Amino acid sequence: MGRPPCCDKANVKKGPWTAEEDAKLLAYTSNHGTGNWTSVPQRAGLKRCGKSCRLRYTNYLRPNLKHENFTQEEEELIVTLHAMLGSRWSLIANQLPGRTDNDVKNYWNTKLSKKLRQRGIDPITHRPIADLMQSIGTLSIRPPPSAAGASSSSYLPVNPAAAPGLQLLHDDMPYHAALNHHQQQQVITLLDADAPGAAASPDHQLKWSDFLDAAALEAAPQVVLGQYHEAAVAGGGAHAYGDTDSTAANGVGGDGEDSAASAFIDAMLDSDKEMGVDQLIADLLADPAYYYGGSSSSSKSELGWGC
DNA sequence: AAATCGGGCAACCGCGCGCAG
DNA sequence: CCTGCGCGCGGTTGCCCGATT
Repeated sequence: MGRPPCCDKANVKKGPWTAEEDAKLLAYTSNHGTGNWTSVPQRAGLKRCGKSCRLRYTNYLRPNLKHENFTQEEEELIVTLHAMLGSRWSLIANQLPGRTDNDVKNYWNTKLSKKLRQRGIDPITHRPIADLMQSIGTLSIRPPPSAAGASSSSYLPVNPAAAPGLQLLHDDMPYHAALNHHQQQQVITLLDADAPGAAASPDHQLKWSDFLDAAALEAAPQVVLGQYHEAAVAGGGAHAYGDTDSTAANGVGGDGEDSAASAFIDAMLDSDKEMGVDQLIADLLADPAYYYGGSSSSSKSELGWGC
């Protein structure tokens, strides 16, 4: 037995919303707020599932939503965060004021992933496809499990230097997996818009080393460092993402988003300066092999992010 | 001009998590 | 501790519309 349906599907309307339904939902939410979505359809006079109402509101009717095209800065931030977090769309969307997780997800699936592929970057691992193909080639020379007489975990050599071919397998982990669970949780905590000010707290000073350990740096340092840097400096830095009117009505998608985003990136920039990482990033950006991990002469400026 | 194709986006579905009783 | 419920998330679907043949 699965979970019971959240509403009587026989008496629930589905499909596109009409202007009249939008008006009813908007009128209700502006008067009563958005608590208890299951009761909203009845109270608002809508023959819709509560879930459908919530989705319609959060993705379309919510105040301060942006409906224009994504900017280059937004694109770069999405790519950067996706490299760190994978498909955690809600977390990524929290760093883009006025954007919803659905927006970001759709934009990634329809535009950004294709754009990355066109540039020779695998959108899942954020690594050059050429490198991945080369790694696949090494699979054929991998010794059978029985040869090592051990479990699957023993595929990874104890001493990578002793078996460089196998080290490639290790490097083929999806890039966001290169951040271990603890590191991802740290990033997630700092990105969490429900905890405004957390990133700015002295107890939560972020350092690159907190989530970019030696293994991660070895795996694909230029991708995240370089993209983050460009996203942060573009348009005058982090404030480029925090300049929208944050007086959201009803407390939904509230003021914490902008401040959390700005505080997060500001904390990173401050830490960069402390550690001299900004100089490292500048060096990386100056390197023509940047982003392609040295396997190509293309520079970031040639990636053609602009449409 | 009509038919077909493909991209983009809104909406739906199912699952996991957190919380209250 | 267990159970039920509501919410939020990520994946997927299906429709609409413009481009192409």
